[in-house]
Order: sequence, then structure tokens, then C-alpha cells
Amino acid sequence: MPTRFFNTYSRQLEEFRPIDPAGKRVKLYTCGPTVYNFAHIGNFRAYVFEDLLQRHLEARGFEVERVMNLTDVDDKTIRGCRQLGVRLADFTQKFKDAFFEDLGTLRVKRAQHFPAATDYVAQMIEMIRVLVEKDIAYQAEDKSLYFRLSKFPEYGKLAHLNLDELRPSGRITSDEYEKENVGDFALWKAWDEDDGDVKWDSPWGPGRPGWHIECSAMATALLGPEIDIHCGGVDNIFPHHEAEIAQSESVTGKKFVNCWLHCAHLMVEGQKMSKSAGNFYTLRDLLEKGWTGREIRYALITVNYRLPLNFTFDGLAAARSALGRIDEWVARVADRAGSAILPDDMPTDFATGIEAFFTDLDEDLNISGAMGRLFDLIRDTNRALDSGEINAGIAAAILEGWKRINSVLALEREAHTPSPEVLAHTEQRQVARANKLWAESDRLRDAIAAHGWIVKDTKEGPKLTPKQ
RNA sequence: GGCGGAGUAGCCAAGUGGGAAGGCCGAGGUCUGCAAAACCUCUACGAGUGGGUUCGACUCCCACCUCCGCCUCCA
Repeated sequence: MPTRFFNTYSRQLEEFRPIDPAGKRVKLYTCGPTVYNFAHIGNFRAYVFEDLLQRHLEARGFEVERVMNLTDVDDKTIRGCRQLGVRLADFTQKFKDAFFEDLGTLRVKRAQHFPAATDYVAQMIEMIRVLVEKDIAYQAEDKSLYFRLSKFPEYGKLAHLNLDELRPSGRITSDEYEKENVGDFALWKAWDEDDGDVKWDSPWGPGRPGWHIECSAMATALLGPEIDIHCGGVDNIFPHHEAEIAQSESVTGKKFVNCWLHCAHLMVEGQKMSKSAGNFYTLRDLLEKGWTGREIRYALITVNYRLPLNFTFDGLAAARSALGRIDEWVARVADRAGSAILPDDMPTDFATGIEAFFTDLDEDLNISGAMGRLFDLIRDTNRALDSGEINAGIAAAILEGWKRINSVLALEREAHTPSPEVLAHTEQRQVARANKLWAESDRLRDAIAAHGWIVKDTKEGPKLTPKQ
């Protein structure tokens, strides 16, 4: 069964085929953060979705070359560094570092390239130069350079907007009067006083690149003129991705992107996330409230990317419970597998269940379906474990299946090893229990708990589980 | 006004022209010194509303209602 994705461009499910003639390498470009603040969970929804995409493609045998850019120069970063009176690079570095730390917390696999816009200004200038040469870019009275939309009739096709029908909104303000056409977007912004010392030299005078050209330049510089998949949030479709297409294709003459994937917005407790509504959360805010990275990952990843995601604390609690169930199951299967290294053949029901996890993801990353398969597998194997139908070899095979599934989900609990002290307490407690010294047993249980472990008495003896 | 997305149990949510997945919560049970945990079982005669097509509609068509997004630098 082929992998299919919903291409924003065609608004249809399309079979995925890489440009690579060998059908192996996949070029993936994902719009990254603007590093002017800590990223919020809405941002991370997109990055977690892209991570699921990358991991699933890899599980399907593709070699993914991914680029995620860092926008480290734009209006907001400039405003931020000016307010603090620090250099732009110093201002953004703090948020770059935080961003990578957050990606780690959410177990997002690292892209091969994290280009920073400020390292690619030369490439941006070169692209603009070509556009000027082709008479597609022009310099306006304000010294800035703009993209001449009349030269790119395709503009609007991704968003399915008819430019002639665009309703003038309040967001088109009067300061755009220098442009030939209100829709023409900036390629190069001429320096002005508000920019402080943030400026680069160019053939058209000092200034800085426009936002859209940043992505075009970094994408084509690192991945070449043709990209398999380009991702972002739905709000990037217009105008950002539309502009990327216009710029890149005007320069290279090639189809910029084969497949566009956009994830829907995230809401918090049914409301649009906003600072004024008091429901604006960075990842750090949630960690402070005691939630873990993988719980947040679970909550973000388990709703299909094309659906608006309502992020709630109930949802986080549900994620915690569901993860606990998975953890118990993994521990139980691993326990039964023991030291068995060579897996036996699984009963076919289990094997098909594991495969179904992946085939569900093949259909536009149907994560809900796939999670259903996983929980079916969990229930079925738990039942079989209860009735003693699973030997060590079969357990080892199931465990292998889980490892494959987890290579996509990245939701397995971190390995914890109990300290010698905890182990000693556990042993002493067994002695106390054998002698029916219940008070002593309970005291030791509390002592173990104080070290962060929960001891459970099972038929096979005491089991230690880390708290959380 | 234009374009697009979505309404399925208390919450999240999947698939499907013919038996309504799965998760969380809840109830019952098994286990247990107790507890906790875990595991098992159960939980929508009904799919925003009203029509239509059909032997049969949650699924297809039409209308309406509600919510959400984009409409020129928000993931």
C-alpha cells in the first residue's frame, strides 16, 4: 500500500513518490521558529507533526533530508533586541538555545540542517539579483525591493485565492503606497532608523531581507531547486508559502515543491490561544506545572495534523493515563521476554496488528487509527499474557514490534534503574512480608516511595515502577 | 463578501453505502495482608437540524444552524 498525503496544492490525497529516481531520498523543508521569544505549544504542534512525518517516512525506508530554518532577523527580532539594547545575534541566541532544548524535551528528531537566516543573506541577495535581472523585482521609492506579482500569474494558486477578488482588509495599510501593486511583497527592506545596526550591504543599498525570501534561499541552497515535501502551519499558506513559490520558481524555473503539508491550528480549552485570554503556554510553562515532555508530545501527536487540536489539561491527564498503560504493557512484555534474544514467530493477529499501525499512518498520517491498532495490540497481548499463551520468544517478537512502533511515536518511557538502596529496601520488604510484619512492610514501601519508586506486589513478586 | 476546515458518547477521536475503532473518565470483576497499581469486562438502538437518493445513510446529495481558520510578513 502506498503512502498518501493530502497535498494542500491539489486539495487531494496523493500517492507519495520522491523526486529521487531511486525512490529513496526525500527532501523535506519545514518552516522553523522566529527566535524572538520562547516557542509556544502551538508552534510545537507543527514541529511534532513534522517529526511524526519524518519518522514515519523513515520507518517506511525513506532517507529523509530535512531542513528547518531559524528566522533570526525580521521585525520582531529587531524590535526585541532594540528594546533590550543588545546585539541581534546575542538576542536571538538565547531563544535558539531554548528552542533546541525544547525540541529535545519533546523528542523531536533533529533536522540535518538548521540554517539561520542571517547566515544566508548572500544567497538571498543573489536570488533577488536574479529577480531584478528578470525584471520581476523592482526597487520602489522607499529603496526597498518588491516582487512584481504581475509577473507571476500563478500567485494565489496554493491558497486557492483569486487575487482580483481579494477584499481590502484593514491590514493593508497606507504605508504601502510606494509599491506598484498592493500585493507586491518585500524582497529586500531598505534600512531605516528603527533597524538600528541591523543591516547588510547589498547592490541596492543597506537593508535586510524580507521574510519570504529567507525560506526560498535557505531551501534552495540546502535542498536544491526541487523539494519533495514542504510543511508549515495553515497560516503560512498565504502569503508566506505562496511567496516562496513565486520567488523560487521565478529564479529556478522549476517546480519548487511537489507536496505541501499544512497542520491546523491549536486551540487551548476551546479558545484561540492568546496572551490576553490567559491561555498562552510555552513548553516551559507546562513543564513548570508538572507535565512532562512526552506527555505533551502525546497530547500533540495523537490528533491528526489536519484537524484543529483542542489542547486541554484534561487531554494532558488523558495522555498521562494512556502512557501509563503503554508503560505497564511494555514492562510486562519485556519482563516475559526476559533475556530471549531470538524472537519467535508471533501469532498472526499480533503481527498484522503491528503492520496495521504503519498502514494506517500511510494514509495521511492517520494517527488515531494507528493508536487504535496499538491499543488493540496491548489489550490482546495482555490477555494472552494472562492466560500464559506468550512465551519468551513471542514476547521478544512483540517487543521488537513495539520498538518499531516507538521509532515513529517516540513515546517510550525513559529507562530508569532503581538505586541499590531502593533494591535493598525492596528485598527487606519481601522478608517483612514473608514474616507478616505489615507495619515494617508499609514503612519500607513509604521509604521506597520517597526515592521516587512505586512497589507493586504481583504474582511474580514485587515490581518497581518509577513515579511518572 | 471570497476561499477553506469541522460538528460522532461526559471529554478526545477513527473508519465505513449494510455489525458505530481506540484512548481518557465512570461502573463491575480478578488479583491482594492492606493499599496502590495492573489486568479483564461493560458503557452511543444513535452520529448538529431538516429534507432527498437508496432495499438500506453516520457515510452520497440539497438546504439550514453552529464553531473555527485564512483573505498580504502568526506554526
